[in-house]
Amino acid sequence: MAEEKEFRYDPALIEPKWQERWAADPALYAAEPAASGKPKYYVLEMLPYPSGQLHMGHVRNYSIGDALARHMWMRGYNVLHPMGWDAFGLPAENAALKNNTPPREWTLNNIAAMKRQMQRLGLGYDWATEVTTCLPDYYRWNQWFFLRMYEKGLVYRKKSKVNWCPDCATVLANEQVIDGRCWRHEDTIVEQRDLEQWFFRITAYADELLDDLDKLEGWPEKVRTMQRNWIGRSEGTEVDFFLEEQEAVNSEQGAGNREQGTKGQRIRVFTTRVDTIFGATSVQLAPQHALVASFTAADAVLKAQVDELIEQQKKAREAGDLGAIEKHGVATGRFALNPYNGERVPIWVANYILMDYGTGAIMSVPGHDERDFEFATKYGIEIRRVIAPAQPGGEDAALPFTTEDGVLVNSGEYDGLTCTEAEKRLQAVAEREGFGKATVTFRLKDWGVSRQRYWGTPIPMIHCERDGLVQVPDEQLPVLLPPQIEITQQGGSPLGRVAEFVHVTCPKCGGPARRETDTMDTFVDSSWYFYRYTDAKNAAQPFDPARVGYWFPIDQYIGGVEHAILHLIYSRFWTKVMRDLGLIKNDEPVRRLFTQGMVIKDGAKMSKSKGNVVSPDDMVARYGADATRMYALFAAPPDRDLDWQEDGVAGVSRFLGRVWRLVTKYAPVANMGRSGWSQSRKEGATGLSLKLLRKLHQTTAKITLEFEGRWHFNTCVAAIMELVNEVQAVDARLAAGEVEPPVLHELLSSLVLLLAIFAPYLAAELWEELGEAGSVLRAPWPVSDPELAKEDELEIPVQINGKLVTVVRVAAGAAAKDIEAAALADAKVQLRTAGKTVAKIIVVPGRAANLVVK
RNA sequence: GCGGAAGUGGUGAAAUGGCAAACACACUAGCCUUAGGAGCUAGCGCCGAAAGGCUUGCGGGUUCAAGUCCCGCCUUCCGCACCA
Repeated sequence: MAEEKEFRYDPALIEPKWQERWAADPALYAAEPAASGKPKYYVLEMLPYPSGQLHMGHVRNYSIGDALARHMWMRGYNVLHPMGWDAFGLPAENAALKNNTPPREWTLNNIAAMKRQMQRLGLGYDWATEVTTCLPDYYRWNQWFFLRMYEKGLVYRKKSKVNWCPDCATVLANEQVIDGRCWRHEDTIVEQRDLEQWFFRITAYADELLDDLDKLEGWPEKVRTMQRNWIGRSEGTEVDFFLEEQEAVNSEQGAGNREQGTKGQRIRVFTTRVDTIFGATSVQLAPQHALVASFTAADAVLKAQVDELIEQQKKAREAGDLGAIEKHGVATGRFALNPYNGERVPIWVANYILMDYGTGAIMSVPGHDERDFEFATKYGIEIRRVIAPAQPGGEDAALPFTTEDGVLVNSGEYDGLTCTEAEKRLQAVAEREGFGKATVTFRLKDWGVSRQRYWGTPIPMIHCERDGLVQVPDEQLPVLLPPQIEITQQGGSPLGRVAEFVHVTCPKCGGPARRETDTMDTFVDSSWYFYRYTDAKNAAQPFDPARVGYWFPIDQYIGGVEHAILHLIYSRFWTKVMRDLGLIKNDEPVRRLFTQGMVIKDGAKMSKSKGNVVSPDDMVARYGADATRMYALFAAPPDRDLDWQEDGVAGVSRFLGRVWRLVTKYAPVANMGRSGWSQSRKEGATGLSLKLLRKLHQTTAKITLEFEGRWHFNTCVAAIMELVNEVQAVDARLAAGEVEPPVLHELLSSLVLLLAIFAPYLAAELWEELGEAGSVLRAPWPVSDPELAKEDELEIPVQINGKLVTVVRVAAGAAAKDIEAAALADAKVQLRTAGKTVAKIIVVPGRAANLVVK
């Protein structure tokens, strides 16, 4: 019975139909030029890595962004809502090894598959601006930026200890090492290797990256805090302790000795508390400190002890709890001289000193530092008080006394100064005498971008025996990845094995030269992709500055908090570099950032190993895209974790079915009232009509408000459900014609408009059912009329001594005294106040009344 | 250890100092039959026959009024963690 079957909501019929129509109309989601005169709105979701399959985290991320984009379109904004592919990276090479498929082919196939999934979900992207980072028309600009940065001294090459992941067979940035393990291989311990590497000088922007965090008021405080911690700015002083001369040891290797002093070797330490220097009772070196090597060269026993300390650090690093390492140390038998008073203090090597922070050496002040105190107590090193609390009688304050609110004691001529005054004076002396200076240390390190991989952007440099490092000339860009390459597991750069890639003519001298064979970290790609969206086809420059000037900064960026430091700090850096290159005007790329919660199932993050992965394709096949997306928004507020329960998706699907039946049932009647309803609606509407219109306008107001502030879209969906429930509850009266066609029309068409941002397919179908010609997507967002939304009677809770007793009905605008009278007249109130004194009555008009009774 | 977020029915959650549990899920009972992953009606925090009482992790406080604000504690999750 085909006719009957029609009366069932069937997303499998509706959705593909509209998907086809939308695909045939690219202008639907296209951003307009600046000249459109509309206010602009740039909404962006983080681009995915094309693994081949969308997961529920993506579905949630894109459902949030799509609802926002649709809302802004309907509000009359010129919206840029793009999508692209973070398409370089190691998995493509692994897949090549496994399936013998070239990385390019594998990646492009995955992109096609995921794009189909996105289109099936009905996500409204402007595909004309699509960016695919592994294609030459994109990565040539990575190379172009690399060269501009090289010219500005922001790119350099140095041999350094690098993080090496044996599984990736490549180098990792510090940011990609988590608790001593690879960020992609949880079980793989990262090794340290010595390699020539390319670096971006992100530290040149450390101060600005830190300071500008204060401007990012639209960012979660959590993310800003994480970035602050990561940058780790610390003000202090570098001071040289003089190494006591000792004939027995040759002193030619003075690597700890940055400024060759006239009096022999020095040990430079970094401290934030130079005011405590008269309490320094030892100098502690990191086991890897260059000076240590010179001590152990002629002392096998000491060397063994130091190796043991290195081993302890390595183990702690692998265990991921460097902070919990038990402190061990060994005295070297050597001594250093305090530059301020010539005091002779022992030099130790300790496992709690890190070579990669500060200078790899400290002055140990056990009286005023917890860690030094613990160490000194264990090894019997002198603990001396040099700071007393500012208050009189403070000599009794227990050591270690670590606060800076104090005055110096036992510090010679500096006695009596406050810590702050002393620091300034001591720094001035150090600078004058040339044994130290005020300095700022960062935890942030320069960004190592070299990768010994194939599937990445080739670094556009040439090594010439005669001319040294030579830039690839701009007109030779892009340096293309050779298409045919054998991927193997052997170490070293795969590009190095492609002779026709490596052998090149030097652009300067024309002689034979070698191409650089490293490729760039894929975080380079994602550092500026969102600029390219504004001008994705530009073949002459990375983008037209005028377009960027119009669209930037991004109004709303949406993604997972896992990118809080990596991607989001690199992007900020790149923006500042582009600004200093004169390409853009904005200091920051993103005005507002939203970090969504994770999608979990059965209390755990979805993962193959736990077997709790829910496939978006399955959900769409069973319940449709609308129900899947709407559930992703309904089950929890967007910032919280979302527990995926399939029964909940089914529930949303049933709800959409109710909407479908309701609208299709009454559309013919509603359509009769399409025109005659604009002025004096309130006067025209009475009884049931007024009641339903009121609920409609309240719902519209509520949803509009959520988009403007709190973003609790789950309550928006709930509000639409309430509205539908209320209409459905009076189905019999509607059928009896109790509601005038113009009211019915406003009711149903507004319902469809509200639904359009969450369930676009169904909304499009029902919009057509209601006889509307244009796209529901471009229809104006309904406006809530405050007069219509207003209740004319209110229920006021009445409390006695703070306990709810009853509820009284009063007119909406009732004055305090009328509410008071109504409350006192209430039977339950009279019963409870009989024989007692009403001492006080508090009335908050429109809200509550409370009687204080004794 | 430091910093942040959270803790409410059987479950997901709602309540922006003013009726705790909206909206859903699950469940129970009934109806319907086009037997569907459908629809409709009613019930559903706890104790109680009812009247009524109790209830937002625990303990204090502010307030006429606290899930919401303040103080202390507990638990869970996240970030940082010998950073000198």
